[in-house]
Amino acid sequence: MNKMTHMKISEFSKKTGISRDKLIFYDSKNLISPQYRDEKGYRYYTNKQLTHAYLITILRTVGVSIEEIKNYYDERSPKKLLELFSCKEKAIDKEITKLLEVKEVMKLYSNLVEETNSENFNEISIQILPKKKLFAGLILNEQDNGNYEKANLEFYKYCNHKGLDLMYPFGMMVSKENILKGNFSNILRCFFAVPNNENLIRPEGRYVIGYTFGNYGNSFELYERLMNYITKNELVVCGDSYEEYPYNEITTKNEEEFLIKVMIPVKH
Amino acid sequence: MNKMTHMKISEFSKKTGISRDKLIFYDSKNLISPQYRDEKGYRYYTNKQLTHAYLITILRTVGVSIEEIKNYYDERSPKKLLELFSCKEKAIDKEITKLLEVKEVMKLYSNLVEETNSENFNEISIQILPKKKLFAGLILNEQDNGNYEKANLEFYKYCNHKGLDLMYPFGMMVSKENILKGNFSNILRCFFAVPNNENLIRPEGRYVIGYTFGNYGNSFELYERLMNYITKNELVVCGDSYEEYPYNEITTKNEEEFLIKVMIPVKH
DNA sequence: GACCCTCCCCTTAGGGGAGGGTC
DNA sequence: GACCCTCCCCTTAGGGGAGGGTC
Repeated sequence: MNKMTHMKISEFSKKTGISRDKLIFYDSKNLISPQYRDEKGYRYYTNKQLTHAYLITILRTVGVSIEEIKNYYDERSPKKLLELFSCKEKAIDKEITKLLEVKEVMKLYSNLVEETNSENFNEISIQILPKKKLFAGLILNEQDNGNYEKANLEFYKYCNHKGLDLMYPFGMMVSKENILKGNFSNILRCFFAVPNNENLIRPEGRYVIGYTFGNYGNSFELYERLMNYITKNELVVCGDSYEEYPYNEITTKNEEEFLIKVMIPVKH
Repeated sequence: MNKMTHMKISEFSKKTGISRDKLIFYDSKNLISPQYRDEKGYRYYTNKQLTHAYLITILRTVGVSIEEIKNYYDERSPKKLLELFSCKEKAIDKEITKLLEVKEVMKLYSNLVEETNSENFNEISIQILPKKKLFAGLILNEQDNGNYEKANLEFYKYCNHKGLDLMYPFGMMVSKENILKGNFSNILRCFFAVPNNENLIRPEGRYVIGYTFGNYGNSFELYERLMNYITKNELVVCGDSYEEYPYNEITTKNEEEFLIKVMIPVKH
């Protein structure tokens, strides 16, 4: 062997941009092995092997596994390359879609927290809210609609059954009828705020909004305050209410410090 | 302990959507452990722990590691949530940017192959080509510009030095002057086709295009054919030529089957 | 002194058993 | 029979030594 045309591992590493450790690892996996070894076990690579190394860099960058590279290398052809890349492209598109969805889930939670930042929790306000996508559970029957914990459990069970991950911001609704009757503790149904797969839209429009601290189910007194405000301002309740929990188990240890936000849609 | 309010691992798994195996793993990592164990070692979870499990599902989905979840859980607050999510959002954006770049690299290679699909390799054609981003190496000096292998090695070294990954489609240029003089083997410089970080643009315009099979440096005869075509059609060479390798080491085992594509910019 | 070698251990987040007890 | 337990091994693509020879 002519040592002029052969280089040791460190030189090959420099020329290929592949670390020495990786080259040893690739050798052990038979992905790319030195052209020859001397009596001492030293690895000697050739210039001819550079292109093989570049190919490996390309394919690894593009997300092709070592096993796949070995297979591809043995059968490489323009057609196989197109197949391989089109397959990897689909995988990447899927991955990007997933990442964008994850971002949306985070956004749902951080919006919930951020929307409260500028508010005085003692004050009631009127705001125009945009529409919001919800995945709502079944409408509760008479014997269940006052039991928060049971309603909650049944809803999560329903979501599981429907294949929905249990990871969205949770909320509840009270029907317009029960609001007008003063039955503020009668839950209509539970919901998750979701980025897609919605089965219900909270309509865009004018809402009277108030806050109170406390655990799920402690919103009775807040509803009273909101209804007083609505009456005093000569407004009319025009739909079911939405109750959300900007501070909940995710962000708050003490249940008494959970923050309840109630939104009642109104007309003049 | 009241077994009515406690559930065994499989029931907890069903209610949370977290697999039994994961729950055992999370227990071993002290991420979420059952409320108590009986004498036999059976795990018993409570309804109260459901929300903790949901939190874990949310954070795992969003890409928070188990160690991070433990840390966050101990110090959770609305502010910490916003911090954590904004950090994860940045990480996701970075990841998406990376994936989009990888797609672009694949596109560069597959376009190269696909562009040849409709062509008859024996025919010379005139086409309007769009502009293309290139990262070009240094202009070669007189003693180097005829040695393909050396030019190639120097170019890769230069890219390494500039921190560019060695994974883009490779090409070479011949200067307008040398084309006109018939010195078709005198390389002007090497280049990579790149999705960004370009330092040279192949201009949009009219090119005379031809193909030939063979290894790097075997394009002399093709240039002759192209120049005959140009003369016969009363065209004028108006810039440096670009030489690409649609079939190369990545797609083709036999060096004699590499495909050389030469593009010479022309005017009427 | 710089370079080379071969072990060997470690990382993440689980999945999949085997072998043996429990409701 | 279905459910529970504790090991233990395996996966990807390397990174980081330790301990000992070589140019």
